[in-house]
Amino acid sequence: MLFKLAVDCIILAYDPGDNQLKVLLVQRENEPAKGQWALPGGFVDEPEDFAVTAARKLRQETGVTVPYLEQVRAYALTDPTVGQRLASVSYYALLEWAHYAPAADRTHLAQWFALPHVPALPFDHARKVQDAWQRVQEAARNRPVPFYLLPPKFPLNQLQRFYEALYQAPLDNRNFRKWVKGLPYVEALAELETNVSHRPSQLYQFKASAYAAFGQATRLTPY
Amino acid sequence: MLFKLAVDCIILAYDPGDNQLKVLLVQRENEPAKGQWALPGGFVDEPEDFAVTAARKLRQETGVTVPYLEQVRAYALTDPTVGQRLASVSYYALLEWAHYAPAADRTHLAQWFALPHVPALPFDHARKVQDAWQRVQEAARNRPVPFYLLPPKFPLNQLQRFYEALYQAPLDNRNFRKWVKGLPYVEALAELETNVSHRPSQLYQFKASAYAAFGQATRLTPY
DNA sequence: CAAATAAGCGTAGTTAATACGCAAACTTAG
DNA sequence: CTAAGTTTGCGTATTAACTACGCTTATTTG
Repeated sequence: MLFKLAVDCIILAYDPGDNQLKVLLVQRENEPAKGQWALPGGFVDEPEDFAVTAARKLRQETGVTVPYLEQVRAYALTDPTVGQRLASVSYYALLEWAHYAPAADRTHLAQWFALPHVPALPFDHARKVQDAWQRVQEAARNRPVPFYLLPPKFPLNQLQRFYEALYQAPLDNRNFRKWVKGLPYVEALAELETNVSHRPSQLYQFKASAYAAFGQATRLTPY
Repeated sequence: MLFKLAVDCIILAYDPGDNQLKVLLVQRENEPAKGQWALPGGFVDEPEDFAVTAARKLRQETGVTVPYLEQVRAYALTDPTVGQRLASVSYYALLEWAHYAPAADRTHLAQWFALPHVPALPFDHARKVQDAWQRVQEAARNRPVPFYLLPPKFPLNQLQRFYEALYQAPLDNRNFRKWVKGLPYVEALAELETNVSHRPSQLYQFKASAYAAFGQATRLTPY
């Protein structure tokens, strides 16, 4: 029994503009579900690892160049309109907001949607978004997920807002910054925010080397 | 591009005899790697969900009837001896030791191997075992994994040994039992162990209803 | 009956986590 | 140029979680 294999990408980015975690959806160009918002992806048509295929589809459809990509899981597609046996493997991608540059020559639309508010999606894409989101939440407990989603320099408040968006729960700013200050891999810079309508914040950055050294020993998730 | 799809099962059980977490391997009946120990599994040949296929293969090859089954992930098989495009989806199964009854009519051998000491495995099976084990370790932080692996009645020491085997780390018996006593879903029975060469332990059991009520609120992993 | 083994109860100390109060710095509105 | 609004940023006090041990008790085996 033979299968057509598809990859689906759940592309996530954190918008520092409105402090929301967002997922990138594209408007489908072909039937089924033509014209609807759906996850970017496509059939595996080259003899390569799924992750490679996912990265390529992603680049073609959205102009995003291979960021942090990790598999979520495989799904047996149970779409009744498809006669052929079909399976799909989904990947989540973590992308820095500023790095997104829509492909110029591409004909279909792509649009960001803030995370709890995705539109109705065809097939099992809604479930895939949920699964991916949950997987990222779990990953953030073992890996420095914000490294991939925040800009190189950021104020502490931005990091806090990111965690609040990821876990959909408010954090106490004082306890939060106490926690961050204890992290060896978050480094304060001698630089301030500008053009903000309040007291400007000091900027911080991630230090990958410090993370490699003792990051694993510290808690990766805030209070 | 079409794929043959295989499922692989990582069947795990906890042997109360020697307090070890073990994985069930079968001796391959067909080429490639005929005669070698490998994960049970096979090609998906029915239009059904992979989990269903996995449960069926598992029953046929090892006599194990569908226990707790969960997907680990999908792999693009990069075996050079296979001309055709091949992918596989692996599942881990949690099985109570006493429930394993080898299928009588089956021709190939199955054997348990204690977890860090699996033999050399063909294809990418060694990696699959590792991935599955890690996934179970993570799952145990969110789900009552020991429910599925321990006998209905057990002494506390057995639960402790299980966790030690799962995480490959020793636990302090006094702190461990303090922790367990705080769990609402582990219930003491008015019953003692017999025929042990030391002071007999009180027996305990899991209470699924109590777990459903407040299990999620408590820490699921010992100290 | 002594030795071995694990059960089982305890206490003390340390660190992690929670819950707040409040002053300081900057922008904008009037 | 002052007041209001907003966020930064440093603090303290309390509680709960975690760690590290000491020691007694019950049973089987030699």
